[in-house]
Amino acid sequence: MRRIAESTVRRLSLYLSFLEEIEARGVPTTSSEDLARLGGTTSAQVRKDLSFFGSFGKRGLGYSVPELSTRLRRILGLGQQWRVCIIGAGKIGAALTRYAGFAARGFVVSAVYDSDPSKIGSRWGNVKVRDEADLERDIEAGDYQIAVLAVPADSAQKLVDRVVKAGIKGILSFAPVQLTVPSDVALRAVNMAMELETLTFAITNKAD
Amino acid sequence: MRRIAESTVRRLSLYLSFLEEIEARGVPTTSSEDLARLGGTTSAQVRKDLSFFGSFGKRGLGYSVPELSTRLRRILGLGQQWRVCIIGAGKIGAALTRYAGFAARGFVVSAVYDSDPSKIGSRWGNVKVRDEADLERDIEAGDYQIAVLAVPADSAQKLVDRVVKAGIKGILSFAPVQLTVPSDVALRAVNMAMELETLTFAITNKAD
DNA sequence: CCTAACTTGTGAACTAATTCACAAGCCCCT
DNA sequence: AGGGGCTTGTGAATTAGTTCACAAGTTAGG
Repeated sequence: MRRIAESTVRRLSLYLSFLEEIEARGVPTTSSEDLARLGGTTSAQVRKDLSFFGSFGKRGLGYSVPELSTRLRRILGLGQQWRVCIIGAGKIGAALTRYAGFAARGFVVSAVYDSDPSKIGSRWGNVKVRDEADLERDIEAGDYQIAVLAVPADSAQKLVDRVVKAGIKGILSFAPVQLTVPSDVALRAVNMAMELETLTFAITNKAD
Repeated sequence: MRRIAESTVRRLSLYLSFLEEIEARGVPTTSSEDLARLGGTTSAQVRKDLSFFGSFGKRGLGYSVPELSTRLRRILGLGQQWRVCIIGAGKIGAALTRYAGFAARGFVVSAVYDSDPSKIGSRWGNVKVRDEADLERDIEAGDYQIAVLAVPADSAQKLVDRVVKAGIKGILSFAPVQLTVPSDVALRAVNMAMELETLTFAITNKAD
């Protein structure tokens, strides 16, 4: 498969969320124009995005909502349950652990790890806080495919290296640092400072 | 000023974080090559990014670390304190309110808003939970320039419309929906589902 | 004062992403 | 069965973003 742009994948995820809304309203078909309007893009963009993966519509008619959403779910890899662990039992880790949005999309959070002995062993809802020292063992046992990192900047790269070595293939980081991973590991980083600074840049420089 | 690509702004924010580290180590000068290595990009990219805003280095020598970081701070609009409110006193709102990273970058979180009467009036650290009904009044009084949205999907657009009408110029959203704002308002949205799905896509489709 | 070793700043070349524009296919109506 | 009205899928054109490559400064050393 030709390399797909990240912006394309993000839009596919967006289209899928629209399809789920449309499906919930019981509407059977939709068009590239509908999806474009909802997503703030153009119908040509929607069709081009889909065209990388095949031909899912009917000319003159549009797309079958259930069919297209099934296809998109498969393309995005959502056909399976994904087991996720959260690393870091601080404020952000706590919020993520209890975040209902995960389950709604097929992501199962089954543990939180921390190195603080006063936190290890406690229960958050039905999720247990485990000892960070056991991380490798649990990953190697196949407990998780994805790790969500919610730790301070200075320990983030060390933990990335550890989970990568243990076999994790996907990492979502909330640590405010630049991280590096081998090319066969997928990494997404949400950096709050960066988000806020693109905002302040836009506010400061608008109408130039 | 020519329109600056968002990717450029994000990298500037990254360069600034590197400069702060370098400055903390007491190193007086740096080069586009150094910044590129830290940021996983190329030196030509660094120089091009900076060139949109002026000429900050000395040929043969590189960049003065304090000078370049001052310039970047000004470019990014970090010369002033930014007053921020969090909307939504749920798990994510709580984590954001106490997130130390904000203050470190000159962002002051002075209030959290919620509509739940059982939360209104309580204190989180030195931040008070206020009545969401007072949002417009406080924004109009100039209490905040930026709103951080941590509310459920179905109330997010309504709140965006309210804060925009009251005069907010920058919004950072964590709600899992597509939002629309007028063109003079800056919006950044962090959508967890989207981040996770780009991960699962990458894991599922790797080595094709 | 001249040369060697560097590093910036920037047009030009290249690569990637988006938008255009239209032939082809499909449905409905008469 | 044929025409009109839609909408897809996709090459071609355009626009945006990145990388190349090198002249022009700068410093250090002799």
